[in-house]
Amino acid sequence: MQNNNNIATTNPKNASSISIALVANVIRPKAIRLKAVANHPTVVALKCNTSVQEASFRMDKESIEISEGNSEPSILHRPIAHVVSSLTILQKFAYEEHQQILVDARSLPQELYQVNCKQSTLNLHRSLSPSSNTKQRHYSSNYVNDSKKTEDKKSSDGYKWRKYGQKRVKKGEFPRAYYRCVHPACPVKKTVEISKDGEIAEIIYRGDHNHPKPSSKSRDKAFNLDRNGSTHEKWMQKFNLDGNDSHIDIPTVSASFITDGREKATESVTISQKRKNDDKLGDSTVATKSTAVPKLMSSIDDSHEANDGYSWQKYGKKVIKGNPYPRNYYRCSDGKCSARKRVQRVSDDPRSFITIYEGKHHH
DNA sequence: AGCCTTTGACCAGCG
DNA sequence: TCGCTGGTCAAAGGC
Repeated sequence: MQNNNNIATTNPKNASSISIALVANVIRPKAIRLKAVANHPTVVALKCNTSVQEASFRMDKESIEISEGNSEPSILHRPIAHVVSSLTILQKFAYEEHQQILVDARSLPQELYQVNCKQSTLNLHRSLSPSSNTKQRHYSSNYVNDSKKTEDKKSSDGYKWRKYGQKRVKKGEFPRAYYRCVHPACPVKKTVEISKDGEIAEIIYRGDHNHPKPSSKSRDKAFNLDRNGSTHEKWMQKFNLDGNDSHIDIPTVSASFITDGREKATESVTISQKRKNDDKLGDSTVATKSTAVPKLMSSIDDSHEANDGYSWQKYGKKVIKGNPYPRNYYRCSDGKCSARKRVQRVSDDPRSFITIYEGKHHH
């Protein structure tokens, strides 16, 4: 199978690069039918009229490959309908989100930019990981909520939709809701079938968007800059950041997300994983052994620095060149524990902290 | 006030 | 031509 498309993106600061090799010979369909059922996350079924293809996603260190799994011939025409598993679409969405974050992060200070890129890359890996099944449920519920909450208008596919009709079809079966893209002159429509239990039974997309996705500033907020916590939490749910990955190893480096002074989630990555990211992302000015995530709080004082569920003892302080705020060093107050952290205000935004965790709590 | 969803009516395609 | 089915319209009401 020859590469049909090669999309390589490199951000302007050389901090991260990721390439996608679209190996499958896919012609964009007029309609995409999205089934809510995906038994195996690594296998997707592509139905184009009567032909069936199986494709699998493989996530390598620096590339995502979609490779064909059987001998079906290439598609030589635009199919009328395109049936894929929801996970396929979600993986596509995850990659597009990742791309958008990289673009949006360009306007951030170098340090924040690198942190964002690093975290986004990690999230993308998670999103494409075969073990992450719960994302599907989350996305589904978002679609259900499309008609309930204005804030969910921009659904998980990144576009804004307006419902223009609903009808019960196939007597006794699921009601079908009709949406059109709210962007002026955009011809795209989607039809959503909702099962009895409120889950999405089927989503059918028609047409191609003739405009870019709406601004992802909200995603930016969700990732780092949100101060009310709600969208941040959605983000955390979206990427299933529950720290329960089976590949966690020791020693670990932790990155905590704190909003309004409360820890929302903590995730751990292995040093080897982190090195992979570091290799891809280049040297970070933040740390060489740690993953750092800025913490944003609405009204913070230094007492919040320790409000992460552990008791910390301050053991040092250092004035950093170019930053009016000193960096404080803490060690876990449990004498046997080797966990440490460094906390520093962001010079550009004194309400924000960058906290770097080292080591792991053993208690 | 403006945007949105709801819902019955209308229309087109098809057998 | 008729009836069925599915997609769209648009008025009304809600948020």
